[in-house]
Amino acid sequence: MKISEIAKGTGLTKDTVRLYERLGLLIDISRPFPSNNYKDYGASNIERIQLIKQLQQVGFSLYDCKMVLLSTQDSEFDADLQAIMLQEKIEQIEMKIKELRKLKTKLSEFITED
Amino acid sequence: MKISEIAKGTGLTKDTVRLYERLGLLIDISRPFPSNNYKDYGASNIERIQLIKQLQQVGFSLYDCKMVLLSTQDSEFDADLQAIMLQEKIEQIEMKIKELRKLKTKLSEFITED
DNA sequence: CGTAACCGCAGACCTCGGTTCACTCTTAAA
DNA sequence: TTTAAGAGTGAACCGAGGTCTGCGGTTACG
Repeated sequence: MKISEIAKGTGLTKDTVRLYERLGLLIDISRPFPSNNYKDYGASNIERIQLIKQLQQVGFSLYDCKMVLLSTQDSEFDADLQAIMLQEKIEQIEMKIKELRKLKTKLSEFITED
Repeated sequence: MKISEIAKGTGLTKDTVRLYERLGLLIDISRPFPSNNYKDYGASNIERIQLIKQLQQVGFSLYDCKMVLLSTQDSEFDADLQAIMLQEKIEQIEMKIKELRKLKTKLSEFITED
């Protein structure tokens, strides 16, 4: 896929796709044409970016995203280490859910108090 | 309370407390001593900062925090408007909870898949 | 053809949230 | 009394995440 297709398929700008590429968040990028220097972005990057957006939405950094991606799609670490890293993120997610529930209760009280 | 007491009571640095003050996130700050220019920070700011920290943790900006604070402790707007703003934030919180649940499922699948 | 739209790349720029610095003044403790 | 610790202020600085600009090359369409 061309960069513009990735951008279109994710809602990011092309610049942000390139930024994510530089930060090592994307995979499967090749330069298949000898006639030019256009890159080919594997379609799997769309799912990766969607995961990144989900994680960002709830307060995770791009570094966090990178770790999660390494623990899911990629296999640079052994399965045990990946499972540990994932478990850690899952616990962080559970804590955030708890925080959000507390916040919801807190804010709701301010409404009904009126 | 002195700024150092606010800092101690919240875990922020004094500089960050001053930043929040400049950004209009704090209230009830007076300068009660004619002999110096020390400020007195009302104790309610500790709860405000705790709310800010909770909101930040799950991806809300300081601007979001300010809006929430205006809708809870402060009364610069009328109750109806405050309720609307709060309701909006509550809906955002609910969406984040949903996102987090989806994320948790997604990550859990990667663990059990191995 | 031409020319508009696309690509890659480098570097400048921007906002946000926060920290550090330099300076002056005040308080507190030795 | 001297001196360290704490306070206020303004400005510079910082990293994260992203955007914009300018350049040279490529492709695609009228």
